[in-house]
Amino acid sequence: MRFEAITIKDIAKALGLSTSTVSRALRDSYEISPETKQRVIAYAKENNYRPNPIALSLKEKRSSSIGVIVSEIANSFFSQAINGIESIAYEKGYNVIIAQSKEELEREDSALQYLASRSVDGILLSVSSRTDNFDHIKKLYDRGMPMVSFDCVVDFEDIHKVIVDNVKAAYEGTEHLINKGFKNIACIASSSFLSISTERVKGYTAALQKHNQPIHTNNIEYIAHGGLIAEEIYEAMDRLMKLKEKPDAILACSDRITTNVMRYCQNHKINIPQKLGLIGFSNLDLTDLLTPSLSVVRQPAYEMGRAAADLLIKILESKRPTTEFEKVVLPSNLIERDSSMKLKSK
Amino acid sequence: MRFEAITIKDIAKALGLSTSTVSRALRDSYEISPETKQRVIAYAKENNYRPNPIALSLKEKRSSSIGVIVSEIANSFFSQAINGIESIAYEKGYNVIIAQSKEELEREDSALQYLASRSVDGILLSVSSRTDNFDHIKKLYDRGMPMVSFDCVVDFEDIHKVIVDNVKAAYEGTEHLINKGFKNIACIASSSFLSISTERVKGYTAALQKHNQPIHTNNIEYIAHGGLIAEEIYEAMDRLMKLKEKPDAILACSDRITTNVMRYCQNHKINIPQKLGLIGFSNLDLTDLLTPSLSVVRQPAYEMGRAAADLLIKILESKRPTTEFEKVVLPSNLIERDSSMKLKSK
DNA sequence: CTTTTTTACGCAAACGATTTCGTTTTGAGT
DNA sequence: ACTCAAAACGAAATCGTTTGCGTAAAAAAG
Repeated sequence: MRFEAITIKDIAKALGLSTSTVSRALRDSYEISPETKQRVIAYAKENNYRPNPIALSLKEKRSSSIGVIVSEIANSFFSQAINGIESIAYEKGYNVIIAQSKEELEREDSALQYLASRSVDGILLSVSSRTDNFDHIKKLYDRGMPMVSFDCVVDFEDIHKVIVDNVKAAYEGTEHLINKGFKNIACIASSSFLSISTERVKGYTAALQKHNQPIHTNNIEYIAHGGLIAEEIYEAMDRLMKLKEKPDAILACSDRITTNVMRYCQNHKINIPQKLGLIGFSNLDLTDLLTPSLSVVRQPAYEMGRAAADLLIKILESKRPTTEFEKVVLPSNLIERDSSMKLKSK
Repeated sequence: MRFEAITIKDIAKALGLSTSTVSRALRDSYEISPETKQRVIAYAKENNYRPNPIALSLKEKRSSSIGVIVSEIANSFFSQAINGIESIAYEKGYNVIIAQSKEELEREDSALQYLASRSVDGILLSVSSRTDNFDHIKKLYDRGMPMVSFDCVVDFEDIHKVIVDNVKAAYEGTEHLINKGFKNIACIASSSFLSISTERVKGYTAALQKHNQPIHTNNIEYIAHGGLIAEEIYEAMDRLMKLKEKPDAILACSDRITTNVMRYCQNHKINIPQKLGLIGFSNLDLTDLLTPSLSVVRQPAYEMGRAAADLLIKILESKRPTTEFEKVVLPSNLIERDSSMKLKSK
């Protein structure tokens, strides 16, 4: 059984009017007499009339929906970001269609095609950790699909971007570890070809340099699937823990990396923070309850979602093509807890 | 700038054909000569033609999209469930529009109206914890909107439902606590008018009865906003902890309740499980890393999402109206960890 | 009492695709 | 040579809505 809504035709028939008159009455046109307007509006209200958005979309050549592509919905950062996106979209009368790349380039591409074929008006995109070239994105973008890139952004310039200040975020996290007395800090980041990784590693090395700590390339590990595959992180940890100069602290550059580093330490009975300091990028809601409570770099996911949606809708509703591209940089938030508190060896 | 896709008209014009011929060629109709078909298909492929889904929707009177209403996306259970919903929807060519009730009846109602006005073909619904009557849902359902209720289900009968065996889940959790030696187990559930609460409380009391433990109504607390407001849980804990017969263990009946009980204990330096045993309904990914590791009743969120989406699409694609309503009951999974392991007082 | 203007409405096209019902052309059958 | 059918295509309606244009009747102006 299908849900059959009342149409303008039904109203017209019932009231002995033409569809144009009904349409105009509902849009409060000056050409319609007050009495007719009243009749139409009353009848429409009574029968719970709602304009068919599909017919409108066809006519207006817009669907009033925007697509979102993230690696995974079931990821605290992205679910919070989607929350922000939804809040703006709802405000402005758009609906949101979500697609997941699962950290695979092929799925990302097919998600793009899917959304385009679903005629979304625009797309919000955080690229997957496996996306080492952006041709598929650039191609659709150049064909005129409005896009805004957020969090894990594309490498081309003529596009709006919403990010956190990754360099600063990693710098602060690393500096915090240094200040707490850690001497040999390692860094585990996502794929090396992503700006999100290079920037965070940049902040990490900058902090080391600033505090005259040596930079060992062996101390920097890159993870292929953004942490989705726990094994990759365990292997990275294995490598780090087998170094001659074993690191005494770790900067984990994503949510999943952080939690899997903790799992590794738990499984290997590595005491945090005594044996190994830890600070991680994370938006999880539970990090305060861990033992030790986890020091985190928190990204303003909700606000990023809002900012990205806002920019996209601005593009969609502007008359002339965008020529100036914004790069919105939001501040991250360092929360110092126990996992980075080295106990003074008395 | 708008994204302009190629249409059947463009192809027709370019090839000197009528739109009907192009349409038929693309659908491989027998009335079209092989050569024309080839020309059309080649041109369409070259220019990356995709049928406009909006035009199709208008003609077919279906949008190939389904709506989902949950209390919150940023909730591990629901994000996993949405994951499952998406997987089925994608398979079957539907897209998913998500709306949040934020545990408020009014927002739930407006989400329903919003989705209906967006002409989704059907709706998947988990009701909010503030929904103490289901008239708004029933009304839309009776007007013909196909729906499937999952997790927190509606109270009327003639509808498909997908749930976990709440009675059994709570029974097992409670029994586990009893077996570990806890003598005075309290239960914190969501709103009292929800089946999800009454069933879980039922399982809880059944386990107590079975093991000849007294049932104190003071030991059962109901939370108004499903845990969204931490204060409510802290207050419930305050009441429990001020009882003459202070409980020695707690069964927490939802994700948010569980984590906030842990926060309460941490803030009040209540040692788990020595002072207070704890087992909670939770789908969080991090519960193994907590100290003590958290014993949980895990719901098969992904599978529930899949089952619900499957049922809905079955309704949508069946010719005749549904008369037999399924109640899919999936098993929960008890994971025994440290938070429920009472140390034997030697 | 005409002429003009205003009022209040209807007709029809448009959006993109499908589909029913023609119509033309070709070829076969007699 | 004539009929008939098959083959290959086109015209037009349809879905629900908006909107430019046309037009009847009523009101205002002359």
